[in-house]
Amino acid sequence: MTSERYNARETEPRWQRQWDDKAIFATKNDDVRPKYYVLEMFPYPSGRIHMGHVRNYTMGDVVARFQRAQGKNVLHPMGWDAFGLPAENAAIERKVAPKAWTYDNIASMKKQLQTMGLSLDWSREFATCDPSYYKHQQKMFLDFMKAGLAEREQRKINWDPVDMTVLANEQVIDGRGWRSGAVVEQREMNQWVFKITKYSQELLDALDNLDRWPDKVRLMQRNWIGRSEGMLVRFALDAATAPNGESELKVFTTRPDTLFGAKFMAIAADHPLALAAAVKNPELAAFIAETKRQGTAQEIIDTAEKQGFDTGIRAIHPFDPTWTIPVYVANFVLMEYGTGAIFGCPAHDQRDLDFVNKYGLGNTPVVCPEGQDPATFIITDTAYDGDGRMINSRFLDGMTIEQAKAEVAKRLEGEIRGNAPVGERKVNFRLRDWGISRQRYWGCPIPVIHCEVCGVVPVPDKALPVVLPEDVTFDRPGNALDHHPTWKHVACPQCGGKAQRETDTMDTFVDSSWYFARFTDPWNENAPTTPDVANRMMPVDQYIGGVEHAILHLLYSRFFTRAMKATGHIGLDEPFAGMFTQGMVVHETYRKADGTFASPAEISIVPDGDGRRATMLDDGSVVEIGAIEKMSKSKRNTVDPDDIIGTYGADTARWFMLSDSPPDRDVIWSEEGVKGASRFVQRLWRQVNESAEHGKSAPASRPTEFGPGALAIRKAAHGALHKVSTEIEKLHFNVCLAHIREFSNALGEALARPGTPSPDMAWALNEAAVILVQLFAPMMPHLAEECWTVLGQSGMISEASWPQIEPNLLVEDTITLPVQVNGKKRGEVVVARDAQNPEIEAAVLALDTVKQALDGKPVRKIIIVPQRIVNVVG
RNA sequence: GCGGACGUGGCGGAACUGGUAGACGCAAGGGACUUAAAAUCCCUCGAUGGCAACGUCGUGCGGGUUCGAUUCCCGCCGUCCGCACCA
Repeated sequence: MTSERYNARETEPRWQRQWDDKAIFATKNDDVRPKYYVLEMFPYPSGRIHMGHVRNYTMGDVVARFQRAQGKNVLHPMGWDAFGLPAENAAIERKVAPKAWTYDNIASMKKQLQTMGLSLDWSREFATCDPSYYKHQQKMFLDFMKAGLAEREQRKINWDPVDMTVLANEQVIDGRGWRSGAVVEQREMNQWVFKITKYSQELLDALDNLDRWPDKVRLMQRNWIGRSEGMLVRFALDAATAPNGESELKVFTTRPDTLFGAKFMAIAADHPLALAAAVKNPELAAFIAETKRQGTAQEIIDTAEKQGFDTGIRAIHPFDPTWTIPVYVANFVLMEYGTGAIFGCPAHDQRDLDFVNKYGLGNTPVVCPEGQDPATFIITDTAYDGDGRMINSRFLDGMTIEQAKAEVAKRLEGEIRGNAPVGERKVNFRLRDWGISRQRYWGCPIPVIHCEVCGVVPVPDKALPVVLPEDVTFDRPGNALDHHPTWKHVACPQCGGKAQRETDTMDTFVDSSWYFARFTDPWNENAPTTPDVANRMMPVDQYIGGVEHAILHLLYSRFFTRAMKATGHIGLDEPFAGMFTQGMVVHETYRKADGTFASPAEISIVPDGDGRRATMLDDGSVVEIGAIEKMSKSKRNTVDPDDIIGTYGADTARWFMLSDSPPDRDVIWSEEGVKGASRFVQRLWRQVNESAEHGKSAPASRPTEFGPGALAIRKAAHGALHKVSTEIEKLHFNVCLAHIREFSNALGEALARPGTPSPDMAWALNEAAVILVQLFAPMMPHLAEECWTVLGQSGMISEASWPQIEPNLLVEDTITLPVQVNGKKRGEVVVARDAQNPEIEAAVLALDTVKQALDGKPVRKIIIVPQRIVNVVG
């Protein structure tokens, strides 16, 4: 028996070296066993790992180690999402080159990650800023161009005036840049876009099959893609009122059934018709300018009134040439959605109703709720958007909404004006193409050349990669690539004439849209992937990361995989078969008297009455314990993984990360909690050593008979094995840990029994310890290796197979059934597992507590749920 | 505004498919060991009544379905998240 405390500081580096020396986590692509690809979202090399990383990578490592023990060929790689703005900011602030800054950060973060004891295959490591990586990204860009999946277009873009770059729609949060927080401006620019909209329907439909994704994420993507079914309707314009050359106005509507309730048309401020009308109308031009100036920032949408300006143009109702409708420019119509024009049916749309009430245009209800008399159905200030029958709608009267939609579609599709039908059914998507041009230096160069003669010319394959120059300066704002004196000046690959390189780089989300595929064969210098290897190792079976990427990264990756398939780089559509979004790591905040925050390391907390009291370590002043919030530098409530691992060891940190909260919810990091985990580490160490001591006196072969005590501990061991195995598959780590602790408690009780254990007991204790160690090995691998040695097991536990369950130990000969009378628990009966109902009923009715509860009333019914419960109804 | 999730002890949370609510941990209280501390071990720990056996209430609130509801249905209240002038 040992009384020595387990010393994580000594054992952890030792085992890490051993794993490394034997390269046991290096994955072979030609392994014949079934593959299992587990991946955590790769980190941005900011310089230090934080607790969020610790949580993310611990979860992934548990899965990896568990699947490895299941006999799978596990792929568990790591790399670096290394392009991005912070490297340029560092260059500006600290005068270090982005490249040097990035690779230094990678080196120190890698060192930190290695202290966590993660079972990673480091031989596949790469950074997205390696030319050997982005070379292939450039190749795929060119392939996408050829396939019509990458195009250059003039489009309205989101311009971040602080970061001085374009942002994708997904990167604009509440009208502000997701990184800088600056109010985003609208500009017209030439942009490279990926044609993600070509896959709108497919990306939507395929969500149904992603059954191992969180519903929440699938729903968010569904909403983001935003499919709506409706009609495109071409309204003719009254020639006398229309500006020169304009003859019609096209609108998208999801409610063609309400056409007879139309009271006005509204077009966006930047709609061509509005601009045409403004030419001869200064007041209108002023209104348009004002509306554009307001933009669509959040505050304006919330506060601004619905405003319109009558252009004087009159549209003609598609079903009645004598019926004209005024056309307004309105501040609530977006050029980006649909056709940038609507028809307003105020009776059945609240926004349209507000608009007509303001401008006195009136309303006519055309859908009447069932059971309401149409004569008395009047709309004043609340629009009706429910079901009903058509009224005031000529040939539609009496129809349901669906029938009316179908009838309108039939008639408008059949009516030809010019050489096209007046209306057509149309599915509209909210999703827009992915603008990838960024006016930044530290990103993947877009491999095209602009020639005055030939136009846009792709860089020839053999000239790839287009490498970023390193001699750049950041002494003025904007794109350092563009400022470079020579880099962009090249000869046109086609005509040899004077030409310029594209100086925009790709959105860094492009880098992370295919790294998972590159991990399958990062050694291939000639192509992004080796398709048959990628097809064998993909998809990622379990992807783990933060919910903040639910739309951006995950949607882009789903698109990119399809685009790679279309260009022959991979043979599947969906990159991630299983997706898990983990919660954040949160911590209490501490506020000093002067209002500034104190860090957890600066304070001491002691119990104080019902609560706790915090004081500063240096001067003893009282600190207010504040709200629990996401760890952040500004709130100073971060905890440094290095400190935790240095003090308690990686195993303790890993265990606590998994213990308290369900993995998809936030976990509160607390000093007490870590201490609890640390206590458990020591407790396991003692138990295993004690069990190993008994194991020495145990018979060499499995006894044929076990006494009740030995049987009980064996049942506890195999029961825990069963529960942990099923819960770990479901990623219910907190539940797994509870079962492991429960089992450890049972083992502790068995070990505490006085006297020398019998041979069968000694054998059972040793078996229990072996199973216990294997159960916690995925979470605490270093401790497990050390215990494995103590138990005299051969090889490393990291390479050992998951223990076999003995199923007969999971079933009891007798079971204890709770007994209810009228739904209230009144007692228990112990019966044989295969006891028949009459037998159980007799036992139940014999209970005194049941007789009392029945109080002489006759038994009406006895419900027996096999193996579960008995309920007596009196 | 639209969509979604959630609401269980002092706290984090557990509970299979409708079947013993509160597993496991944290905190707290009491005790043992110790000169003392640390470490460790034992006991208590939803509320309420009772010396106790035990009873009553209890999973946000109000209803419903059911032999039985934390779980299913309806209506509220609250919290969190996503989207948002989407035609």
